[in-house]
Amino acid sequence: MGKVTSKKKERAASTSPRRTRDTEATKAQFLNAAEEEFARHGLSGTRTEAIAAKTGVTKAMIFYHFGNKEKLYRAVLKRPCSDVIQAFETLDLEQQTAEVALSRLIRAAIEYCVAYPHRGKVLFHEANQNQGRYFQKEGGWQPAIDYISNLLERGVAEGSFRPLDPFITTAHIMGICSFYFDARENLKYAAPEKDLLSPDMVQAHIDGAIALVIAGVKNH
Amino acid sequence: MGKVTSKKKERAASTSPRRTRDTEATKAQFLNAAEEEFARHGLSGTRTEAIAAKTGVTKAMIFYHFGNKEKLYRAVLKRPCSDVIQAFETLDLEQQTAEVALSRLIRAAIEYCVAYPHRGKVLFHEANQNQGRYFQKEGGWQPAIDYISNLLERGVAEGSFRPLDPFITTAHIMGICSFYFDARENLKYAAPEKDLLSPDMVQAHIDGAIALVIAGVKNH
DNA sequence: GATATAACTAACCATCTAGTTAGTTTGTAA
DNA sequence: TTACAAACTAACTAGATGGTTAGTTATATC
Repeated sequence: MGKVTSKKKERAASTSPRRTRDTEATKAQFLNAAEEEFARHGLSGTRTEAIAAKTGVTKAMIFYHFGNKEKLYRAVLKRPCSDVIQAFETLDLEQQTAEVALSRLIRAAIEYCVAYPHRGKVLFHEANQNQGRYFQKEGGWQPAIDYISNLLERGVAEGSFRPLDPFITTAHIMGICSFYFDARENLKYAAPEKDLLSPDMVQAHIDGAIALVIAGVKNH
Repeated sequence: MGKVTSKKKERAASTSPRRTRDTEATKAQFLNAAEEEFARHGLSGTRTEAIAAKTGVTKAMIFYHFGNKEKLYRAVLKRPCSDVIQAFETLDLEQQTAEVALSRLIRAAIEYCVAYPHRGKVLFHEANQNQGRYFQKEGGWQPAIDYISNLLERGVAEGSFRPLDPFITTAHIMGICSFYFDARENLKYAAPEKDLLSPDMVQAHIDGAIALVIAGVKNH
């Protein structure tokens, strides 16, 4: 039976086109595609078929490589926390004054949002849909919050920052950095002529955030 | 046929227990229950059955009263924008200095988040899942953003605020006010001893937000 | 008290979705 | 070249989900 399948499957790869059978590459493609879908729809709202469609591999491979949808979700949640701490730690903030350190941290945090635009949204869904349970299992925001809080406390102790509540101020700083991106699709209608992701606008966001926070916490 | 239905249906009403057949009351119950469900799961992720379960009325009544899931969603989106502007307008901000006006506006915005804890989350889903299309149709954030931007510009013109980008600073202020609530379920693990919704903590959030923003925009 | 009708229910249908299974292809190593 | 295991596909299942429909009950009005 000379059955010849001339079907040339089109592949809509999200990262890079598939060439060979490669476990690690396939898993990475699933993680990236899943991050995008979970960012839009959260755990329960995401369809595994939609993830598969972005990778050029069939849905069955999600279960082959990750077991089930929930385990894939948890694998996605593993990445954001460690990455952001790593970004902070390359900045040598301990060597700087609290003011300079805080400026650099804010710039790094916003640049992280630009580099990984889906992660903040995934975590938002996680908070709402699942009360942050899965994220907590993967470490949660604890390290990032501690990192910023400690920096603020150092500034207060040194006298360069005014007295402030470190936890609440940390939450405020996180809100300043991430709201711009997480609410972007709603904000864009209020400034239709601006491209919120253009380098110029991102730079204005960074400059504005640093100016607001530094003036806001400084001991005048 | 003396068929007697002794079934005494239990009703899990979200707002108030159902007593009689009342169109407006039923619609309001659906809107409140839907706001809660859409806040957790967004438009596509929400199950109409889950909304119905919260009201004590059957799912079919959603379609009877609203037509379909999308129309119910749009009815939910009608409420937030007009309500927040109304809250601002009762404050007589034009009569105050820009600094006092901004303080009062921040307090009102945060109190609005407390009074309607689901609305910020619904709008977040709307931004991510639907690129803000439905919200835009119902007016979007335009009025709120204009309101805050104008206030900031007045402060700059009067010389009490430093030069700043009104749009970006508005986004930063919105982030400061709402992130605390929208990310609450993720934040709570970093401060397990605190109840983020307790009056004391909310007051600390208000005080911290006002202190940060006012110091951050003031002309020193 | 009769009755018209708006508000409501239970049961249903077509479609969709997480997860499974049986079988096929491909890289690799002897 | 062959043999084998890992990577992969197509087709499937059981259960869920948006929406419909035929029929039931409460209420306002006369």
